Amino acid sequence: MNSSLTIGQAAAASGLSPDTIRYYEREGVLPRVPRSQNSYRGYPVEHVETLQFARRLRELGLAPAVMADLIRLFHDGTCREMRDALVESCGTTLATIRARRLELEKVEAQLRNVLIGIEGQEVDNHRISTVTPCACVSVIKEGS
Amino acid sequence: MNSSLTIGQAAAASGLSPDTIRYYEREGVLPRVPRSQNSYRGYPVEHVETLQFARRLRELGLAPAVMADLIRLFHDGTCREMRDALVESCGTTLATIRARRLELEKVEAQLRNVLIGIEGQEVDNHRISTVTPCACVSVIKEGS
DNA sequence: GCTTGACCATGGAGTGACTCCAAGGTTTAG
DNA sequence: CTAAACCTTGGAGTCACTCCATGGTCAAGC
Repeated sequence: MNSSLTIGQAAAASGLSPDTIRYYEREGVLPRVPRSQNSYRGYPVEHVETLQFARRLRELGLAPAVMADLIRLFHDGTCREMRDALVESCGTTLATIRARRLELEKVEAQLRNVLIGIEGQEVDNHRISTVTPCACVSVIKEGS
Repeated sequence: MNSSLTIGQAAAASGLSPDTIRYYEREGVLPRVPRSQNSYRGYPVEHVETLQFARRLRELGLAPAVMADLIRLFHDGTCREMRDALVESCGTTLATIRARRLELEKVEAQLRNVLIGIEGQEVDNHRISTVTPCACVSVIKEGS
């Protein structure tokens, strides 16, 4: 009877894969945990909260370096420090996500326009090279 | 006076970088162009259209393998073939972009909730470990 | 006690779509 | 003639994992 979990159990409990947990440990995102004499990592049950916190941060699109800072605060920091760090990093991430979403929206609209443009075109069996600018190509040539 | 462009000129004219053009050539996305005796690549002016077409396809989020097919049709294909290929690949891409956008929208909303949750919380100088679940942490613990 | 299969460890390679660099040759402007 | 700005190639670096090979450990069933 042992109160610590193997990496597989910790993975199942947190939603991260064993590979990812090992990767995060190597990179300093997660703290190192003690090894038992067979050199297996042993995760104290309290540590599962840390892993879940990490998974949540990853889901929110935070970069590993940022996760590392927040996880350190999770262990060492005050509530104020955590709040400030979260506001800062989540705010930054929110801005980039917003920018990415807007970009995707633009591309989505462009692709829809391309499809609409193509669908309405007459097409024939001519080689494109002989009729350039062919209608079905000109549709995709200019930004919209 | 020479009617073909160097890679740098072709890059400037198409909006792709020289590195990217060389990469696309290596990967078979773009056709190989003739070399002059100094082994410089020489891009006939007509080829600029191909490069612009490639850039446009990349902007639309199409993968290099898909670009390769479309660019081959651009040279060899009929209008019908091009239309069908565009409908197929743009449609597929549109679906993935839509899925990615929806995902980002969800994460964006979650992050906003996190920030709102944090802003409204009282914070103090206690270590998080002594007050877990601290308000500013609990905000980020569960999906919203 | 022995086998079988599921776990664990490590180090290193692979992914995609470029991007950057080093080392060397060429061309162009002053 | 020289210096800057090109060009060439091959190979390494990026990010955030993921997968693999090789080998040790463990629990269950016969």
